[in-house]
Amino acid sequence: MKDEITISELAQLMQVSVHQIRYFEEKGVLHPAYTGENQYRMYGMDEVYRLAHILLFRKMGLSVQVIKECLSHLTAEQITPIFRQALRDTEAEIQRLQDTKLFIEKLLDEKEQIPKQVSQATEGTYAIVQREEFPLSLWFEMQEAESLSAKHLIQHRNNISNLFEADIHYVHNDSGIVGMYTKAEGGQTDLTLPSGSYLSRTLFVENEEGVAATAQEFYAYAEERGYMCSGPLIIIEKSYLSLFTPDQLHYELLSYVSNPEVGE
DNA sequence: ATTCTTACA
DNA sequence: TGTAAGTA
Repeated sequence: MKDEITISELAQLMQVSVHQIRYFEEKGVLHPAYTGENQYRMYGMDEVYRLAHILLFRKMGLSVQVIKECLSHLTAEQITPIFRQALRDTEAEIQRLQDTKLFIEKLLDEKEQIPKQVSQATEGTYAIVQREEFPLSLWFEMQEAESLSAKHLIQHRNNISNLFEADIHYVHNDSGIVGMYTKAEGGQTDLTLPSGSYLSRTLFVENEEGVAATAQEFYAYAEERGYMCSGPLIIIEKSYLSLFTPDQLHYELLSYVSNPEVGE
């Protein structure tokens, strides 16, 4: 009895699929010790070590092509920068995963703001909220009469990355222009929302149509209660909340209030 | 029963 | 990468 093992045994031993071992062979990085007359691939200790090394390379994110070169003609000095790059790539991946984690946490946190009753959704939920100073960076501007279109997105595609993970701030100024802002994170700040009291109304609607109308309601409500609203109307769109409720859009209407105490 | 090759999503 | 068919 020979000391060599079959491909499925090697696969079990190294915790990989048989297919993957054959794939490495096709790419020229791992060949059997020999093949029997039944065409079965047979592997010995040399191949076990070699496969172990291949899997370590792969764990570091190297392509099979690069692994092949490392294992054949590259010297230690040539391999070192490759590993340094693998280190940087791995750090970037960790960062990406941490960002994803933060996003999921934010999602679960903000889920609590979704109204559970339909009546609550149509009424909207008014509240006076305290907000910290909030820096915004401008994405682009459009006419108030316009609605956000795919054309807009493609025209300004370079200015924003993970668009629909962000809170999109529609800032309405007096001259019929709407500025589209996102939170300024390290980048330049174009507009800062002052800290203080804001009248807030969360909205939970079927379509975009109703939002403009509720802006009127918003100010009517404020006037009724005697709130002095100043500064622009800010509508925050949280499109990612639709992950919970696919057929509804989530908005928060905000305006700075200079006399929050009248409502008490 | 296991592996091999090839094709395909 | 995984899965499936048809062989040896």
